[in-house]
Parts: sequence; C-alpha cells; structure tokens
Amino acid sequence: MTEISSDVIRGYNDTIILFLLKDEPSYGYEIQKQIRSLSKEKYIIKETTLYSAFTRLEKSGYVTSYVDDSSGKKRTYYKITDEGKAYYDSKCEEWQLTKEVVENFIYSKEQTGESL
Amino acid sequence: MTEISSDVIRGYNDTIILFLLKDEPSYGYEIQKQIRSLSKEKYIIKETTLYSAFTRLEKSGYVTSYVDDSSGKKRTYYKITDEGKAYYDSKCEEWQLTKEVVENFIYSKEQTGESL
DNA sequence: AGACGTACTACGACAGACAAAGTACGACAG
DNA sequence: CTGTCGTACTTTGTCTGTCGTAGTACGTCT
Repeated sequence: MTEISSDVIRGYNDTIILFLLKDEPSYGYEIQKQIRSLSKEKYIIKETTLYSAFTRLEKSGYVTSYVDDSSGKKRTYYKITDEGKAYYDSKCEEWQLTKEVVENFIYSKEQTGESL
Repeated sequence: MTEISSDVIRGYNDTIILFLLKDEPSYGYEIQKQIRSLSKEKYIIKETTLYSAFTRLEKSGYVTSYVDDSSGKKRTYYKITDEGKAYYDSKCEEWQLTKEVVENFIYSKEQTGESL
C-alpha cells in the first residue's frame, strides 16, 4: 500500500485545505499540488473532491473567494475567514482526540508512540 | 467538543470492530458497549452503523456469523476470519501512514508528539 | 496545428452514516 | 398482570462526501 484510501482521510479534507489557506489565499490547482508534495505523494486529492470542498467551505463561511487574472490565468482564489480559522483550530483539537480513540483499537508493533 | 464527528472515524469503523473480534467472537450490543467504554465515552457508534458494518464485513469475507441463544437471548455472533485478520493488520499499517499524512496539516501546540 | 499544462465546471453514481421506527422477548417493579 | 426498561436486532429512507467521466477554455511550446 502506497496511497491512502479516501474514506480514511474523509473528514479531514476540509481541514487540510484550511491549513493551506491559513497564511495566504490560494486556488485549486495550487492547493492540489501542495497536498501532493506535502504528503510526499501519499495523498493526491481528486479535482472534484477539492472543488466541491471549496464550495462547501464557502457555503459554511469558512472561506471567501475572489477571481484574479493578473497572472494571465483566470483563477478563483480562496481566503480563509476568522470562522474558518476557528473551525480549523477545533478540527486540530478533534484530531488529537480522534487519534487517541482510534489508537485504542490499533495494534502497533512499537507501543512507544514513535512515528517517523 | 467532547465527542468525535462520524466523518472523522469513518473508514475505521470496520477496523475497530475487527479489533474487538480479534480474540473472540462477539455480537452487536456487546461490541457497541465495548467501543463506548474503550473510548471512554468519546465514541458511541450508532446501531445502524454497527449492524450495516457487520453486513459489509461478512459480505467481504472478513467475518462469519452464527446465531446462539444459549444465553436465553438470541444473538448473532460474529467471528473474524483469516482474511479479516489480514485486513485488520493492513488497516493498522495504513493508520500509521494516515497519521503521518494528516499531521503534516495539523497544528499541535506541542510539536513533541506528546498526547495526553 | 496539435499536444500539453493550467484551471476549472457539470453531472451522475455510489457508499457509508444515521435518523426514525418497529419487532421481539426477558426481567422486574408496582 | 401490566407496563416499563434493557437487550438485540431489522427495515427503510435520506443525506453527505467522494469520485468517475466528460467537457470547456486558454496559454505555451514544438
């Protein structure tokens, strides 16, 4: 196994995207490449998944969008809102909890908690 | 936040159930209670989710079932198969990978990997 | 002129989670 | 002896998120 199944990461796609918008606005194609490289090719988000996530995030008020074509290419940039930041933070907390819960049911060769 | 959202743990429900069947056969109600207590009430699996997982696991050949009413109550017990054990193991490996990937996008107060 | 990379959008299908409701039966209290 | 509670499930239908397929559009490079 070299790739992650989508059902596993489902529920964190929004969080991942918000993380990448945390410091500056960005757009679909760029985000996709960043996820790919930051995960060392382990997770490659599908275009449709990504863009539907943007729609959802905007609808929820976690990002706002604007079009910019000063680069010659027409791009839809997304900017995180304060609500988005708060949501991201809460998801990070939730992740710690999730990790603890899941690991009650996971067998790991080394029970030291060591990872990479 | 005291409970885990379902989308987060989705993709690990099957793994959790297989973990609880690892050593001995069990049945729905018991499994549900075990998940509840092992997760310290943090994760309470819904009945429909649980029973549909059993169906799925059986269809996939990861568990077999039999009815036992020697306790006075008619219960459907599930027993893990060798394929189920192999699947569980692979899911555990996948979990390590998932953890690494997700944590690239998560901010944690202490970057030490310390948890609780 | 055609291929390739960028940057999306639309549509439809599917799987898993779950709410709601119902069934069935034993134990136990009033 | 009746009603409630706990156990142990089943059925049905809905919703959400993922993703396959396909298509659009435009710039660059060959």
